[in-house]
Amino acid sequence: MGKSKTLLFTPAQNELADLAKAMAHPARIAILQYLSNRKSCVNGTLVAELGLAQSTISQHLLELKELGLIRGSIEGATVNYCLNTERWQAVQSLFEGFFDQISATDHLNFCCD
Amino acid sequence: MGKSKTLLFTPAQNELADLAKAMAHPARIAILQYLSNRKSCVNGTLVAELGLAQSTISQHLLELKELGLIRGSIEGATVNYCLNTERWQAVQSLFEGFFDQISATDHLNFCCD
DNA sequence: ATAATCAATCGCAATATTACGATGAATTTA
DNA sequence: TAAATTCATCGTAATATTGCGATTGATTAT
Repeated sequence: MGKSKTLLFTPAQNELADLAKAMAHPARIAILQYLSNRKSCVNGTLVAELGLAQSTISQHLLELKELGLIRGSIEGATVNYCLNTERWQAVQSLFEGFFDQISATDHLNFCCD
Repeated sequence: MGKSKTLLFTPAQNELADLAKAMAHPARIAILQYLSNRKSCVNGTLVAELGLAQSTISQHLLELKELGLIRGSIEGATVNYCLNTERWQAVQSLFEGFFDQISATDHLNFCCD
């Protein structure tokens, strides 16, 4: 981020931006969609599914995990990842709140025509 | 993005990621919220509001503009920026579709406990 | 006309992200 | 036990993002 200026903004703004950042890469979108289709999955399955290296996917998974968007549990030699549905409900309402605020512009955009 | 791998993903995945990226910075969140509160605004007003340099804000505005999220119209020596509400409706439903897909996991997360 | 204001753009520096191969620790299979 | 599998982590390179000051072109005010 170059220099970080997070202190200039509210915690809510920073949190929303962080969550958006988690979705700001097509690989992570694809991972999340894949997880929503299966009961669970392992890293290796994703390597076959997406065209990325194992270490790259592991990194994306870590990013999603650190934000609490997914969870992983060790299952022998493999790891099962799945969506953290409670967390996603919170995320969804955060974004809904933002979208509502955006669309609650009670004025017409007469200024930009 | 290091090397870009957009070709690996669907257009829908790339589009969602691009839109998320637009929201992936607290300054841009703040700009959008500010625009939703006022009829319009100019770059200079934002410089006073946020603690960033004029050129930095101009850059953020450009990013939002390129995605069609805001529009600007020259008004003499100043520029009025405002939200592109039609565009935001489309964006909102894109994200809603994604969130619905995510929360439509008809299984319990028995795997990660 | 001259000065002041406004916002885009350029050039640059600092930092973050993305990606990969290699390595490592753990488990499983042979 | 030895080899193979699975996934995290490390190191590194390429690229993107963020931010600022300086400059520029345009408009407005004096």
